[in-house]
Amino acid sequence: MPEEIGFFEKVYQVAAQIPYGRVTSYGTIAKYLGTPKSARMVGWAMNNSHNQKEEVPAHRVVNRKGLLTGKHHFDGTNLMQQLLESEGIVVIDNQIQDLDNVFWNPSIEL
DNA sequence: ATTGTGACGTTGC
DNA sequence: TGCAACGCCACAA
Repeated sequence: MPEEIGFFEKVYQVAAQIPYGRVTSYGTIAKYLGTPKSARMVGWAMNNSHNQKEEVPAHRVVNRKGLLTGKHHFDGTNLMQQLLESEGIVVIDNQIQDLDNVFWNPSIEL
């Protein structure tokens, strides 16, 4: 019997494929899944990502502006920023610098 | 079925 | 990418 892959699981699959040192946006993932307007759902999926056994690199997913909007959901306040900086991404004031340089587009690179 | 919601996006100013 | 408002879709109760 085929596993029923829902929207949420699709998000996890894509997020898990984000390369090291790269980031993407919710809307980009949503668009890749075929629902460009359900960007919010992507974020909500991330909220449930902790339900997934496999850890989803949610810290690599940011909003369109490269702002770490979801850092509030992490354990610490600057944990998300630290994780991104650990991957070589420059983050200042919860905002990713050189966003175009580290941005990952699944429609192109995947 | 209806309602609420949300880690967004786009448009307008 | 300053700020305000609307829309939008999928999922949970």
